[in-house]
Amino acid sequence: MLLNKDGLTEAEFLAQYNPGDYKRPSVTTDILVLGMSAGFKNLKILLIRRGDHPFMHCWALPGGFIEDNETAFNAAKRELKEETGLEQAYLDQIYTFTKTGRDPRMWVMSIAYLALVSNLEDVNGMDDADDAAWFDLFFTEDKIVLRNEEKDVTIEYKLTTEQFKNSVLTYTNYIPVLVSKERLAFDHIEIIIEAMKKLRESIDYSDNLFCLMPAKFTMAELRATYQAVMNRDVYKTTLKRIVENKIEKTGCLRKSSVLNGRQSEEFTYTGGKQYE
Amino acid sequence: MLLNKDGLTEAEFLAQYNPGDYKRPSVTTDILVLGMSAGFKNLKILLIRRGDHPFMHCWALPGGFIEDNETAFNAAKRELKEETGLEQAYLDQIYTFTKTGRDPRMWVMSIAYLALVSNLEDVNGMDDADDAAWFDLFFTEDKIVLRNEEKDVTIEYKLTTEQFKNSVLTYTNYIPVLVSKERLAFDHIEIIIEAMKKLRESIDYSDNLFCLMPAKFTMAELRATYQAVMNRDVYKTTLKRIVENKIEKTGCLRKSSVLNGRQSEEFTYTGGKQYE
DNA sequence: ATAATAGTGTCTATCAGACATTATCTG
DNA sequence: CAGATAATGTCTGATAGACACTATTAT
Repeated sequence: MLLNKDGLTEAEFLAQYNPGDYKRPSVTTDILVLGMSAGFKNLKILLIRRGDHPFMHCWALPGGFIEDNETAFNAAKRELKEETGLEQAYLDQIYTFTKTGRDPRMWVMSIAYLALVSNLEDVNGMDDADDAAWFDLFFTEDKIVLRNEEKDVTIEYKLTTEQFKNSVLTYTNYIPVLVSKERLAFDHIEIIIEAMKKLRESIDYSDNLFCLMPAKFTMAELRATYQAVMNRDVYKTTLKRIVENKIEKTGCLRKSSVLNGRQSEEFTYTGGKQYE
Repeated sequence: MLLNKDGLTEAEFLAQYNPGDYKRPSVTTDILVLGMSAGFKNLKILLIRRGDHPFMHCWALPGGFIEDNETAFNAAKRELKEETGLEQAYLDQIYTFTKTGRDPRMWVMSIAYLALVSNLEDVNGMDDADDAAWFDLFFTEDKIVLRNEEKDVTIEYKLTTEQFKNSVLTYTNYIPVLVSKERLAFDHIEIIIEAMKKLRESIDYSDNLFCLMPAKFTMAELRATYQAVMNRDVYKTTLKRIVENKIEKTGCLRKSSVLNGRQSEEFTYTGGKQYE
């Protein structure tokens, strides 16, 4: 039996253990929920409008406190369902934000998640949100724009860059600068930047793209989605080669766009060969 | 002046705000510190030996609690210095571990960091550690072995895989199974798996590799480091092409290995062209 | 027919991988 | 010189990018 310096076994140690009253942070999850607009025109991001201070009436990412006996993943899943009703979403941990003062109330860390959904369900604000809505998201080289036509809300940040030294390496980080009258709550713009960076980096060697697609899709729709995520064109031949062993024809033909033109073949995602 | 439903301004709201007494997790950072062995034979990982319960006398990753008014990054930096004396290390956030029960004492989350160092300084245990040492690290397809010859300690986990479904995607996760008599404390083996996965994924499109190198190095040394990290061979022509616009000759010649053979050119990392 | 879009063929430049050859060092 | 290692040259197969051409639909 292993005894520590006080002569206690592990069981005895745990029985007498006092966690102490030192300060602990509150920990939340914030979720970047992305989907494609109808017609596959652009990315959509889900925002809620805060009903109370701080950042009252500012738009924010959905999220909330992690409860005792709950993993961050399950908390994100629960919040997503509670705040938006979404149940079938891809969820991936992005980064944990710990900057002091990021919440004016108290010490709060946030574990950021990326959620990808294949259809934009109707949402409405609950809990401490007085509204919820899908915003068009445009993330280009030099700016991020979030826009909801219906509510006539535009949130825009200009992007500048900053060099950051980490040991011998020098990174280039984006620095967002608010341009519009409206702003996002807390440091949520930084969460968007990090999540989009990770999504874009992983798109070619993961199958994340398909999480944004409905069960059946055409190559034109897939290509529009790729281009919306990456903010750059891709040749249809190139995209076809990337995905060709991951998709299968359904056998159906249908139109991709609202305009003229030949009908598209319909595909489903098959997950490709499993390597063993 | 914006008033909330209780008629309070933001300043008033913050002045009267009560954070409440709901349960908060303790948050630590755990750091995977990697360096190359003398002679560039294999990766080395820094472990400390726990001096008290829980997991008393088990080897563990260095780390500790994040203090109030401190970012996770700074906590990792501070812990690294306190526990090992290392000051110049590359530090990158890997993943936040939140599984309930991962610490038998209480609710603890851990923000895992990867630290890469270019030389293995002498280390000794402090605080709640009764020892500290560099271990050889071997991470192959089917097992992870941590070994310290001098202390005759071997920690070994067999790796099996498990399919994990996330929305339409199916991932393959590693499941470690303890094989040796000794084990790592807590879920630290999972931190090693995640950190090594991320390091390997990023090695070709980041300059992380150079964080493991001294200021001056030969191609043979760089190649040995690449191979130790990736656990696979790389042709010297291939590696040369990858790094050729990131390094510069110092003009000196010296031997890479202890054996016979031609002398090597010495290089330094220049960071390559900065794209504008 | 014409405009628009879908699907396929193919050329090319690039690059990773594989290996051969030459250069330089030790003993 | 033999053995070992370093540095470089070059062939090949795979692939991303660019574009042309054919097919199918609506008006």
